[in-house]
Amino acid sequence: MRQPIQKRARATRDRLVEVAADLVRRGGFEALRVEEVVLGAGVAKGTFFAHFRDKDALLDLLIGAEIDALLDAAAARPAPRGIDDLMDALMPLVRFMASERYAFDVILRYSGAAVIEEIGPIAATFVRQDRLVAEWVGDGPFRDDVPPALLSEGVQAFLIQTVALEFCAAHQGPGGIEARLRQYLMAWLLPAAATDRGAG
Amino acid sequence: MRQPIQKRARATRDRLVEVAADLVRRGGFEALRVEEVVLGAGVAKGTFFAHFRDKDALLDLLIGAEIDALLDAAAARPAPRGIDDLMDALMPLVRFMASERYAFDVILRYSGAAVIEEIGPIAATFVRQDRLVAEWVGDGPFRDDVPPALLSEGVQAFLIQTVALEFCAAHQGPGGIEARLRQYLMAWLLPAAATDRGAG
Amino acid sequence: MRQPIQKRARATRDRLVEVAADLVRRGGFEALRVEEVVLGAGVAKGTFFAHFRDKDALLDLLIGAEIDALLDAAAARPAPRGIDDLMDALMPLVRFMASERYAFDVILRYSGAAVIEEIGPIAATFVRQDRLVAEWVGDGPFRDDVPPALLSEGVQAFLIQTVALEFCAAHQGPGGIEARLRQYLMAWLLPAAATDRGAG
Amino acid sequence: MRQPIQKRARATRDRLVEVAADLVRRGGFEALRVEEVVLGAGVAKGTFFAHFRDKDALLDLLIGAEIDALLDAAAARPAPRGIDDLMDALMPLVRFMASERYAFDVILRYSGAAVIEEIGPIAATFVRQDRLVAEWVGDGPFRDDVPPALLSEGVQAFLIQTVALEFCAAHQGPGGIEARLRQYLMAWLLPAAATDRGAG
DNA sequence: TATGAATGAGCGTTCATTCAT
DNA sequence: TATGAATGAACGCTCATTCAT
Repeated sequence: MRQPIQKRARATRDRLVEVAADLVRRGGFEALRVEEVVLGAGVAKGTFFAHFRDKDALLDLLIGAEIDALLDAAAARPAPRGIDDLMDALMPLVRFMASERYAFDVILRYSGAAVIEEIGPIAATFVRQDRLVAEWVGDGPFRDDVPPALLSEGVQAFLIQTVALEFCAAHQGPGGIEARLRQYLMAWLLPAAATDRGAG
Repeated sequence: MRQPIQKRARATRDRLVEVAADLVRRGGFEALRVEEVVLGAGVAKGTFFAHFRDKDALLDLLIGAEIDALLDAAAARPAPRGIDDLMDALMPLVRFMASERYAFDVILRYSGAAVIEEIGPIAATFVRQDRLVAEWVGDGPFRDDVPPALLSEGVQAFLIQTVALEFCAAHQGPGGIEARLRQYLMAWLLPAAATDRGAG
Repeated sequence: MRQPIQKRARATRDRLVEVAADLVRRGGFEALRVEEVVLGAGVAKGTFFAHFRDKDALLDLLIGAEIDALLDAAAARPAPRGIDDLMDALMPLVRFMASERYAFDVILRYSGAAVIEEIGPIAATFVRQDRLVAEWVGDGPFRDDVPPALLSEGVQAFLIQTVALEFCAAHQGPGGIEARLRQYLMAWLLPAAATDRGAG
Repeated sequence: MRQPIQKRARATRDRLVEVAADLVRRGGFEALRVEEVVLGAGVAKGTFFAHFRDKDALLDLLIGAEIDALLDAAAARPAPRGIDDLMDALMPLVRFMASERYAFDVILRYSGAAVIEEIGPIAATFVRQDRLVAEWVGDGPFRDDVPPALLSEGVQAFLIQTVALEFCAAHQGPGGIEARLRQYLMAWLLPAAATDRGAG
């Protein structure tokens, strides 16, 4: 007698996520309202909170899933053999984070697993990305005077910086997002000698 | 005949800011209530909104002023002659940003002049800091294979990353905030050869 | 399982209306404050707005109910057999409308279902009154050279006019409200021949 | 030394009225803001209230002037020799009153000189109109079983009723405003025998 | 699990009006 | 007369979250 009930619960939860994802597709993350989600899913408001601790948990889930999909694609690629490869692998992620200010704020807030409690979906993607990049920069034509783990953390810092400046009126330089990220990665990842050539 | 009247307005505004700063000192930024501010300043609520677009505008101002004061102190120092000097100059800033999660969120949100309209106080401090650091790393024992402006942007990225990870449950490493920032700055700012020695 | 919950909502709504009606009884319509209503009903402010679009919706309801009660009494009477009967039937209504300037303003504003959306309580009473009077003047000693529906609309026009002039400094004639209304109704409703006698 | 000062004051007042009239032309009466008026006139807010007791005094003035102009036109006509003539004379007035719900509300509120104090511009136009119509219906093919003064008051009542129903969702009949008013006037003003013919 | 009414604290807003200068 | 900062009292609203059923 337990299976069918859990099956129903699962279905309800899936429907909620589905509806929410759809609403986000239409109106972005910021405009997402619990009210509309439950309306669309045909359940009561209380039901929503039986499935998600709070609204942010849903947001975390949705955004986490989105990033995970992008990481899947990145992970499927061969290890980058240079800055260009790396850029190709990371830009989809950057573009997603830069797609909506509100989403970026959520990402920043949850990227660090929020002091609060256990690690959530978004935070998990940051860990995953961290490991993936560390692996990549561990060999290849990248600087080796610094541990890959540190390099990877730096890459993350520059990704954030890139997106942050994209949202910044005072920093709308030529070349946009992509040029800025490349600049950072070259300065951060390439051996000193290579940088000169790269920047030249 | 116009001066005295504007002087009064100025006084009112100052009083509002003063009271707000005091309330923040006691209870932090998150607990700040417009109601309490106007109560403390002895003015009507309407007056508050005649001086500040909204509560966030006040927050922007308060936090901006705080950062500005820290930058004043930093700017008063002689140009740093090494990572340690630089750390000494920047740590107060980092500590302030790490002092309250809510304030950090506000800082992140407003650091980019919020695409929206003109540059606000917090955003202005980011610009100022950017220039200051660019000046510093322009000479001294720092890497010179990369333009100072770019170096400075990277420093900012690492400051943010440092604070963000400080709020992160999964990243509470030994040495804390300070060790992490030093690590980043060494890897980012020192000439490749020096890094080895520095890290050693 | 849905009934008991809706019953609670109904009870809450009733309580709000009850409290509001009581407050009006004490202090009039103009002095009614949403704050006091929710305080008196022991509910949160949000609850008020979950039940009424805005304060005016409540006012509409209260005044509509009041008028409806007066119409109930009027409808319970036998069809008037002359101007005096009609006066007796209508004066309570006139007195209510003349009792508070503010209420009269609300009545005027809402009497026309405010083009906007669906018909509200006050507007509904105007329709009801219209039909009732049309029935009455359809037979009896009233003029029959004009359709009852038109006669009824005219009666409404004169009711309004009577109350409006009551609030008018320049029209405080002898006999007051009642004399004025009688004059109008006689001139409007009686066959020409009868008018002469009536006015004489 | 007094003349020039009064001249200046007069000019200021005129400018305020001018600007206000212009703003109304653009955005209607409801959207009129004292703020915009003083801005447009280039004076301080306080100056406005040195010239007008309150905002409603200005509204009263503006609307009163508008109606007065319409009455000028009506008064310039020869005495109407029938319902059609009368309609032609009155319809501009009706159309103005029906042009904006908010203006109509103001008119209703002030038509009766508001219990408050002395008679204002709008109320004055009602008196003027009352006299004008009384003169008109005093002779000509109108009923004479009722004093012209009473007839005139009735005409006013029907004008109001006509406009009120125009704003009413439930009463959007065929023929619109004009048909309704004609119907009322025929039933009210024509001798009983004539009504039949008139309606035929 | 599901329901859905109720919560609730506070922000933003409004804007005509006042009053000290 | 003119100035313009300040007033002030509500209203509207928000909307995630809770809880009794």
